Amino acid sequence: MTALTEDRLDTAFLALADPTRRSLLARLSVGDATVGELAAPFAMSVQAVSKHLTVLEQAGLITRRREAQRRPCSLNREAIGPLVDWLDAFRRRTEEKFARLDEVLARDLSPTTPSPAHPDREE
Amino acid sequence: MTALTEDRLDTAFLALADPTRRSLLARLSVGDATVGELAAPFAMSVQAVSKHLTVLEQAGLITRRREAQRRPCSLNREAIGPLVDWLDAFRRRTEEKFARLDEVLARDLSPTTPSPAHPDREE
DNA sequence: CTCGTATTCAACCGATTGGTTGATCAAAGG
DNA sequence: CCTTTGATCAACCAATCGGTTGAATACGAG
Repeated sequence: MTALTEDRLDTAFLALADPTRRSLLARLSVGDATVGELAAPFAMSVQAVSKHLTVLEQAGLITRRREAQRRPCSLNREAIGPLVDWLDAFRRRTEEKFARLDEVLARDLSPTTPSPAHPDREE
Repeated sequence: MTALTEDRLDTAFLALADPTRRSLLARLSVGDATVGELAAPFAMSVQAVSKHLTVLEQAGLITRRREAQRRPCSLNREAIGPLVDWLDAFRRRTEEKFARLDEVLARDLSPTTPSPAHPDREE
């Protein structure tokens, strides 16, 4: 299920790395909208917004369907989860690492002491 | 703290949007390393890796200190949290929206139901 | 002082990005 | 039919990206 390959991470994070695109996502989180509606608040051409939407679409974050001559976009909300999961897993991994390191340090630095287990941490 | 401005989101997500950089972060999550050590596994010049490290540093994801002629890098693990939070908050917002929409739909499609009185809210 | 090691700085290069404008396509409305 | 509306396609542009090589810097060891 959406295996979240390296390549998908690339495109997804790249898509999120632009304020215009994040703004578009925020707008879409409220509900579907056409390209024109999405472009209206921005001081840039409709074509530029359309390009941003293409980036978001290729990142799997939105989908565009056809409706008469309009092109309504909708948020692909199930695409966000895996990203959170990836980042969160990464964070947890680093924290686990530090927890283990703390153990080692505590044991290592006070061989005689019963080791109150908290040398001190984070700034 | 680390107010996580739009600009910080830009640089942070951009930093994460590259497989080499994610790989560097993964390596650093295991422990500090010098530029040379970090560059060794990659089929690219040390200079290129150094540039990637600069990107990561400016994104606030790592810090480089000086140690003789070496430049050990360490992961800035407290920088990850806010990113997870941002993404997770976004996800939660979209899901809430959908939950509310579900309510509306449920109420709308079954007019006989007592309709638990939800006038609708914000936006 | 000189040499080797670790790293960055500087210039360059091709590909991509984020924007523009103008033309084109598709559908609805006179 | 022709015109308007909504959106994309195509070409172009400057700026940035990800990489290269070569020179400069900083430090430790002879």
